[in-house]
Amino acid sequence: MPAKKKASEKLKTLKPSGKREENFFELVFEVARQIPKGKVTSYGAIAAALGTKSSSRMVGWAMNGAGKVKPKVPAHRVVNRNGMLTGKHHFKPTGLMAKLLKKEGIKVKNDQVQDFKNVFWDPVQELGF
DNA sequence: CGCCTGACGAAAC
DNA sequence: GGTTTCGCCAGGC
Repeated sequence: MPAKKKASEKLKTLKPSGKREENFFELVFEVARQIPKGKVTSYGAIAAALGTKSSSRMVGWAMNGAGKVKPKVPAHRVVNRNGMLTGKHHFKPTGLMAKLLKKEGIKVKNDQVQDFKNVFWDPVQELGF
């Protein structure tokens, strides 16, 4: 309970900041870091949590900086609404994404998350939005 | 300053 | 139900 509350508070604090894109980026990273091990979420879900569900593309765009920021963002736990590992091509060794997910207990087959619904982690729900 | 692209998503066809 | 188009917005050229 404290963890999720802390996360939501942090996000709310970041939201009304003066900046925009930079803030948005941080929000995306922050939410992504809240993803528990063995779970995945979608770009659209994150976007919805930030109130910019229509700009789901921007979430993926923001993820462009994942791994370049500190601490690193588990971008491998973020997939599209279809449960497909659309961002795997952006990882250094292509396929690392699936490897990491499998390692965390997530079944991945043909660049697609199996039992996606079961491992899906909704930030809106978990963070109390 | 305008056009194209892009780690998405939902609607249209 | 698979494929295509549109919307969304930021960044690169």
